[in-house]
Amino acid sequence: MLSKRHSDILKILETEGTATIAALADRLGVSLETVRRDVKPLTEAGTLTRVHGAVGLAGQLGEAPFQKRMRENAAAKQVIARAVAGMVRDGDSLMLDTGTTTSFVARELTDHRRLTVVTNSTDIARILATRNGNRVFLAGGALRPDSGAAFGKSALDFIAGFRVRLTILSVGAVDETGLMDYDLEEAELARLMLTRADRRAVVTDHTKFGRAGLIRVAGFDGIDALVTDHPPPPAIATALTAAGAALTLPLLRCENTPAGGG
Amino acid sequence: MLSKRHSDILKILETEGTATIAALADRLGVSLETVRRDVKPLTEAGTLTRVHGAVGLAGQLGEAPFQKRMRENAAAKQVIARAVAGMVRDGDSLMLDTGTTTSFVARELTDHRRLTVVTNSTDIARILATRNGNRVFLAGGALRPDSGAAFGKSALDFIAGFRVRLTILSVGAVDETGLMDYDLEEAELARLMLTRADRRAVVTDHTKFGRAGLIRVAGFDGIDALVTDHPPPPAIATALTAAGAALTLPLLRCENTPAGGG
DNA sequence: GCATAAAAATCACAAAAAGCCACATTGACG
DNA sequence: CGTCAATGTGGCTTTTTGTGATTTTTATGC
Repeated sequence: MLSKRHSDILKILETEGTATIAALADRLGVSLETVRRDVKPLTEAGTLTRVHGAVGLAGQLGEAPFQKRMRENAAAKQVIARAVAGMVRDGDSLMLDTGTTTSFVARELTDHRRLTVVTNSTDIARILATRNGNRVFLAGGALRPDSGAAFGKSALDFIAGFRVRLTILSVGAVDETGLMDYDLEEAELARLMLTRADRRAVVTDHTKFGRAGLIRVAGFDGIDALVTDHPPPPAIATALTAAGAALTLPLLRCENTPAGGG
Repeated sequence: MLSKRHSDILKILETEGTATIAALADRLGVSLETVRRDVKPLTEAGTLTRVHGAVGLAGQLGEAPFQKRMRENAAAKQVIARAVAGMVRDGDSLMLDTGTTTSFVARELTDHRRLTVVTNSTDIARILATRNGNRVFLAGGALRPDSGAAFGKSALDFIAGFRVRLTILSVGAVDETGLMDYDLEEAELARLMLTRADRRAVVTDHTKFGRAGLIRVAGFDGIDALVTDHPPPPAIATALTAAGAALTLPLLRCENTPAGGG
């Protein structure tokens, strides 16, 4: 029989990759034995793999540099992602570019319904495509080995065919002149996505402030919101205000995070 | 008959996703039994999914249909997948279509290196894209909610631009006249993939034998190998032999299955 | 290499929760 | 007043969960 916890466990593992039995028991508020019992049929069916003390999604144990980057500063990214998810309504149309933070955003959007999502990230597409009546449009092509996303002309052409209410971008660096990136194709795609939406939000953790980006993506004009975890340096804050962009600083509160990750 | 409480329950679940019977009873100010009675016709109609202790909207609770199909007959599919993986060498070029069995194949290919993979399945792409120096070409477009794969003209055009050594197909049904499918677009894509490879392998578990498929994909001519878990009915075996296709039956007991005539 | 301790998994059994059925009560309506 | 549908209640069954004893696995010391 399938219990509600089964889907809860799958959902947790989808975002975390792996978890110990003890951690799952703690998070779900049940005993170790109960988690073991829940996990058993899922491992037998091959959905989950088990190692002594922990479980993980079958196809995902020991993976990719991208997954590794997902773990860096994960708590901050998740808080940022949750804040952005709060800007999205059921039935909304979105564009998301490739990035660890936008992947977190996708994970925070798993409870939304009837979303229309346009992206070039297979990670984001995979998370949202089979859920809650969402429609997902994925730009195909040659996938980058690091991120599993498609770039290049065909991706640009594909994205150009859509118009959405909200574009959510991650960036490689932010200085007082605007948004910067390290990769030409990523920057081109980001620029395009900015033109294809009514509203534009940028997600970035504080480590990106003041970095020296290589390629300019855009200024702050036309950016509606910058969502981040720590207040930016004064120069950037001033530039944001001057451009009329809202600065969203979600509070890192521990009591109200059901996921518990911090 | 639809009572007011029915719509109330639906409304609550629309925002909450899932709820326990007790919570609903409490919120609606009626007894547990009444809620159970209300919920019953809705689950029977398929609007709601019910598990011990809770109800949820049909899509919200439980696993995605694709995941569910991945669990059905998983052991057999994995054995089949391992056998097919044995037909693939490092550096090979492959096409894989969307299907639970081909997704298993992708998982069995995670130790191969420098593969060139062309597919329309985001699941397969995700597994192989960020690994071992593989190159993955993914057909984009609107993703099917059930499988997370792209179909349609743009996918066909994309696939048509490649030529590989080996195409690995899953099919919906096999009868003595050849390979069948239930979906027109899937069948069209499969047909195309068959023309874009030097060699062609078909993976299928024994439950597909003798099923009544809707759309014809291809005959056995030109199929180099059919990999399955149980011997097919005589009529199909005869047709295979007549067409010169090899039949690969990996042994379920063996840990290390031989590549078998591939 | 083997013994030992610690962590984790498994098993069996009792308690709790949830579900189900039959029957009584209520209230609307002709 | 009788009928009928809807709801609540109590008894009973089924499922699920937690606990503690026991076994297995993993790590560690000699």
